[in-house]
Amino acid sequence: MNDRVSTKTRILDVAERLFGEKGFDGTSLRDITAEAGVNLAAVNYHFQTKDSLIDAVIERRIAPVNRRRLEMLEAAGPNPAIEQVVEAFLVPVLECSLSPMVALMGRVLATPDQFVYRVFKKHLAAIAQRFADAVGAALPELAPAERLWRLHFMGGTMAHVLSWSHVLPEMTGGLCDPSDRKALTARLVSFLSAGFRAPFTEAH
Amino acid sequence: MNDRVSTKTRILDVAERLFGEKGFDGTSLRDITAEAGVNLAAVNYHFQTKDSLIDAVIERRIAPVNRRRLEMLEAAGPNPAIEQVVEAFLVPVLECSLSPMVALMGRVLATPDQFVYRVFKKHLAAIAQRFADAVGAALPELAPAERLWRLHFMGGTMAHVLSWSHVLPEMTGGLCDPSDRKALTARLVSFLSAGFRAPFTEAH
DNA sequence: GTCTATAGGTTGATAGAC
DNA sequence: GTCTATCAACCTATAGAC
Repeated sequence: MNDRVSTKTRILDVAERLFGEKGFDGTSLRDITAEAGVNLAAVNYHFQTKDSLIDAVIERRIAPVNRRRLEMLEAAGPNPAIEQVVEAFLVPVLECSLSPMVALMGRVLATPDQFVYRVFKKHLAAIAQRFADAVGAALPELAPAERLWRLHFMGGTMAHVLSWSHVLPEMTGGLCDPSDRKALTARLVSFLSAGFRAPFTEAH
Repeated sequence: MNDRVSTKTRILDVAERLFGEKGFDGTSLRDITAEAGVNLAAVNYHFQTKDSLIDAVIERRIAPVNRRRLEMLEAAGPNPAIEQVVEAFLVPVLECSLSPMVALMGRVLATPDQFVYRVFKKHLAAIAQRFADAVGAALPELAPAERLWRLHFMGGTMAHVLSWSHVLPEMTGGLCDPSDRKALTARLVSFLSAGFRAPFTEAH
């Protein structure tokens, strides 16, 4: 067997992929251990519970992505263009090409359930304010609530793109190809930046 | 007991709500029958299998929404503004206020799994081409692939808004209130229409 | 149509040998 | 750290009485 990676890492890798493909409820610990070629009891030994495994799987990927996001935000300086803010949000995820992480991230964003939400919120809190501030710096005329709404819209667009990547070519008769990350990033930045710049006056 | 609604309808109603709240894998038939106050075997009698129940739950809501979408598209005439196309897509779902249907729709759009996708595609196929044509009529300079990408982006934005509605107020410290449907629709139409109008030139 | 009862399989988690 | 064996609970689905 390939013992160059530890049992713990093998579990994390397989769990990441299966959670992304079939969801958290749709993946059993047995699915994971079977594919990882490890014993069922190893999961409980290394991670105690399934919830705690989910937490570990998510944490391993979100933390570096958010670090990279803050780096890009900082590199954009105190007066960023909205395009730079959007890029700082998207690129750290999209640049991971077709790694299983992408499907996992999509799944996390598309699973508004109690537990997943709690894990997600823990990591979101660390960057949400920074992005809200950055949007405010780029578009100072945008009302605070509207900033948050549009950040939420951006998150949704990204989540959907990540989640449906693997079926989009078939859905569109091959017209849309999510594997071309450069083009996809350009499309998203153009669409979302225009959305952020859209006029909005509160209905009265 | 309240026998003004049939067992079959009670199952559909409760299933719709629980599927929306906890997902398809996360909801057992026992969860449904317990809350509906009906016998477990009634599900199999009326719907045969769980998958077939999921199908019925989704179909019941998607069909009228899509009918309404096509009506609005038709009412917009052969030369619609992009705002009218976006509204035709969003309003038939959003106008249902906080009904359980909203969470269900979000869940369907956020569950890219084999079975749910198959059900969803069946209903999507009937309107996707019409919306692609409508976007083409509103923005003829947009390349066909770009049209589909931006429709996909719009679907993601809507899915996310629907899915996270129930936690968004808590996530934003009360700044974002999804229950004000009029304002939410206006926000989405403004954001998305601007996105559709965004310039885009293929990277080379 | 609705019920009870149950089959037959899967789940997450643990105890205890090595 | 890794294994086998097992528990208790849960799952979907069905058979058969009423």
